[in-house]
Amino acid sequence: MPAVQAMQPINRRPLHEEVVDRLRDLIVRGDLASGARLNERLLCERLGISRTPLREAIKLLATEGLVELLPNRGAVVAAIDAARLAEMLQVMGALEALAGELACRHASAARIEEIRALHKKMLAMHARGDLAAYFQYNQAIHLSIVEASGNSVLANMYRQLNANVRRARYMANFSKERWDDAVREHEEILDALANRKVAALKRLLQEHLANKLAAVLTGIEKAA
Amino acid sequence: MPAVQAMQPINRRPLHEEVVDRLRDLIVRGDLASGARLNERLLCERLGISRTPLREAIKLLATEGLVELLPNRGAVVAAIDAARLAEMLQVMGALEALAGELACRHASAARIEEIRALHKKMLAMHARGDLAAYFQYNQAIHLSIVEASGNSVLANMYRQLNANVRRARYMANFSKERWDDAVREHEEILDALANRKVAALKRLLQEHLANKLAAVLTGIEKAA
DNA sequence: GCCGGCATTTTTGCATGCAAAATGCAAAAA
DNA sequence: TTTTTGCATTTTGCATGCAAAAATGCCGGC
Repeated sequence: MPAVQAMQPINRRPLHEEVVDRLRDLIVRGDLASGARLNERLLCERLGISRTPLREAIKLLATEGLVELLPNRGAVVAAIDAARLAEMLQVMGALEALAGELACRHASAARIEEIRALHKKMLAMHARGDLAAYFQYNQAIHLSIVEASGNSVLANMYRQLNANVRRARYMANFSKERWDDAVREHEEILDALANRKVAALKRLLQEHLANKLAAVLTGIEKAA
Repeated sequence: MPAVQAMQPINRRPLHEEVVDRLRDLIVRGDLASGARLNERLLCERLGISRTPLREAIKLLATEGLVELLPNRGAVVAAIDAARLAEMLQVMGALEALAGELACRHASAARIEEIRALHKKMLAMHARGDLAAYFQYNQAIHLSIVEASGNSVLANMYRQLNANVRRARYMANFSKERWDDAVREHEEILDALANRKVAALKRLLQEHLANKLAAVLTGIEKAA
């Protein structure tokens, strides 16, 4: 009997889940642009599946806010208007603040060290001017903090909002000054977390997001 | 041409949406108990629809956390364990606090009057000892505050969590003392809102939810 | 009498079919 | 020329069909 392979049961994920992830990625990365129609036949061909799982996936993404359902007229990739983006970031702020508080209280030292490691790598990317890699680590840090909260409901909601906001980020490549500021803010955030300063961490996370909002909004206005 | 009627276009809701609402209601009200299997054939017959819209609806409710999908083995009504409930209420606390803050800042005086009217009706139900009606108005008040925030993303997330939490409430009928306390808390909440005391309102809303959590948890433990 | 394996039945997952709604287009009317 | 209207095509919404997986029950063996 082959050793390792046979031991972990083959759990084929349901097709519709696969499709959801695939579509979400296409949308978040901008391959499917805002406003683009989701033609069922076309996507079926592209993904090599039938309409049933695709339709299930589309409806799911609609609840996440990534696509908009037009009764009897299919679905389009949801537009990111500035107002909605502001609303989302506001909510993310509240969620991150809560996550920070919980993480401060409950996260293990090891966990915080992991986050610090991510932070260091992020700094390296900043120094090197590698924006894409920087974003990766940036994302990872924020997600880690949220996960360190130990509240899975919170983590799920955050991830959902994050997917929406990331789309905007791809459009809004912000300025060097904002980048430097963001790095400084991260420095302070990590510091507050490591020293378990709850109130400071909450404030810093909220400010960080508020600043991001401002940056992304100006970016979007330029694009529009 | 008939005057008013013809002007507003008939927009038939898609069947799957109807089914989602219907199922959610069945679950929230407890007609479909925790852990109950959702047999497709049975539900199709009961609702008089085919499997496709039903399946779409079930997948949607899964993202809301009301049902759990077991690959190749269908779906069951998600169990409400105390830990998860605590997580949800924690998140609701953060969301309500944000909602309160925004409502304080932006809600019109008329809006606040509406909430006060609901509050008065709620008091009447409390005085009369009509728990069911009291809950109705209680819900309406919290939802109104959330909507008065003007942040629709926030409102949607709150509604989703609320549906989950309400299920627990149906099981956990709490004590008279807790009821009286809750009413007092509401009195203070309304006062803070009416006088635009942001910090106080945030604190009150969070405390109110924390107290609710405690009450519901003891209720659940009794039931289990 | 109880457990395990095999066959049957049920149920799910996905594909496809069909009718209704929407869209596009072209011809007719203004 | 512009607008309108009818027709053909496309696309969606829902129903149903089919195969694979899981559940159920039956029977023989221990």
